[in-house]
Amino acid sequence: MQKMQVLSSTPIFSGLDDGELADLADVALERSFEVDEFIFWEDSAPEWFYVLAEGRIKVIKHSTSGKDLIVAFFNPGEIFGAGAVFENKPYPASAQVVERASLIAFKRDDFLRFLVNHIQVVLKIINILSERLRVAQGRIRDLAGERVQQRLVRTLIMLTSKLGKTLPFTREEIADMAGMTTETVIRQMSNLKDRKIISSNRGEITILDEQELKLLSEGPPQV
Amino acid sequence: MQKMQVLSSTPIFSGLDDGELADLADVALERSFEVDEFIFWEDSAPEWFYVLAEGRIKVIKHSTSGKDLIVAFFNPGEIFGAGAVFENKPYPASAQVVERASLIAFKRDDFLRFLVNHIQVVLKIINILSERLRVAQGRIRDLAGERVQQRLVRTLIMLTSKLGKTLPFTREEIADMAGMTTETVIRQMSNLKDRKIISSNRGEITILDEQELKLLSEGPPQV
DNA sequence: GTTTTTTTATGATTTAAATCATGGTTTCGT
DNA sequence: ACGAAACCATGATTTAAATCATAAAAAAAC
Repeated sequence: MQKMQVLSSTPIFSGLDDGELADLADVALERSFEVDEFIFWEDSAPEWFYVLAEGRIKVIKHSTSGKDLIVAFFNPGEIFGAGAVFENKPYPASAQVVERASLIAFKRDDFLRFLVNHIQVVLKIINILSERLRVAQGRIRDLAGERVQQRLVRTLIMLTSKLGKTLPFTREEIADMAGMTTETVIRQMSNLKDRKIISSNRGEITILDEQELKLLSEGPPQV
Repeated sequence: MQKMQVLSSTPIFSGLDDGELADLADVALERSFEVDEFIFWEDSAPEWFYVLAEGRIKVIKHSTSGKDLIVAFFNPGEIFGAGAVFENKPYPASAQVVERASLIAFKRDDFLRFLVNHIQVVLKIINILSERLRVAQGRIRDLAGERVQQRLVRTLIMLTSKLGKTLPFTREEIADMAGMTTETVIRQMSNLKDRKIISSNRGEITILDEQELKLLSEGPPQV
């Protein structure tokens, strides 16, 4: 059965034996979404916990002022919706498909029932949440204190660490991630291009000098 | 034994029976810290997991540019250090005492050993981490998009929800939490005082009109 | 194959908030 | 009790980034 194949290659379920995987597969649903479709909306009820099998999705937090912020990108093997499902509180953000996605979905109750008997999985989830909290707090500091160049550079580094040196994003998307305007991103990126730190085509950014990028992300550039 | 008394009244350990509490108490240490002392520093090894028994502590993220940011405040009954202990990665922030604090401390290994046999406790920790992640993502959006007045107002609301209507903070501390300068906080607070939304003494802020504060936090004030 | 939309680009202007500066109180340390 | 430090306040100036405006090239739509 294909669901089992996907589940067994998902990090949080690695270590489960065939019987356990079969139990999981029993309560798992496969769902597919097209590009730009929303998997769930911010503030809706946390009915499902998801594992991304194929494709890519982004997580967006809407704001009253209309400027949405991309808070995360997920790749195959990653989970989302866990926090909301545990807390039984509305999803804290929306999930939207970037590349045609196929997901494994678990009904909240089914998943919680499975977890109480599988502490290794729970411990893995704690690890994932801890890591996300760590990243989130880092971003809080960056957004609160740093200048746009540093914010942009850190965003690029964060993305590179997840996706490699070629980033499939427009300047507008980067702006939504770094919390700045598109024009400012364009200007800053032009500067980085002039300095041969990045190169870019339409909708694609390539990191040329990661070393230099990391330098910029740390030290104040004027020193 | 006093440790057991404290442990039994800690939310994450509620529901444990006396035997389990005794097991926990066996591996727990009591530690006290004076005002301004650091319990741990950002980037140091995660040796301890803490439960705050008495006092108050703040969690600070240092930044290369010198502008530190207060990412959280903890009250008695709250836990901290959990993420770092689980991940076995350096503490992501520093913890500093605000009011003389007494803590229950667990050695990393002892605590993890206890957890693998107590899934209810693990599930409670997941809830706490999920909630913190939710709050952190909210702050990310606020810091990225909103104007200082809205950032300040949301910071005050967040603090009020944890501490009540009287907040024991200086304008400088508020500035470090909201990611703005002290002068800007002073000006904004003077404005809020003029409008009878808050009142304040030295080092103390009182919320007078929570309704109005919430209004400011949502709608753009110029509409 | 032409029109429309999206993406990148760049210049001019405005503005919110930081920075710089100074002063008055209150609290703390000794 | 006294001076030093911390806290609150306000004014003047600067500046980083947003906003407004325009345009060219690439891609998508028809």
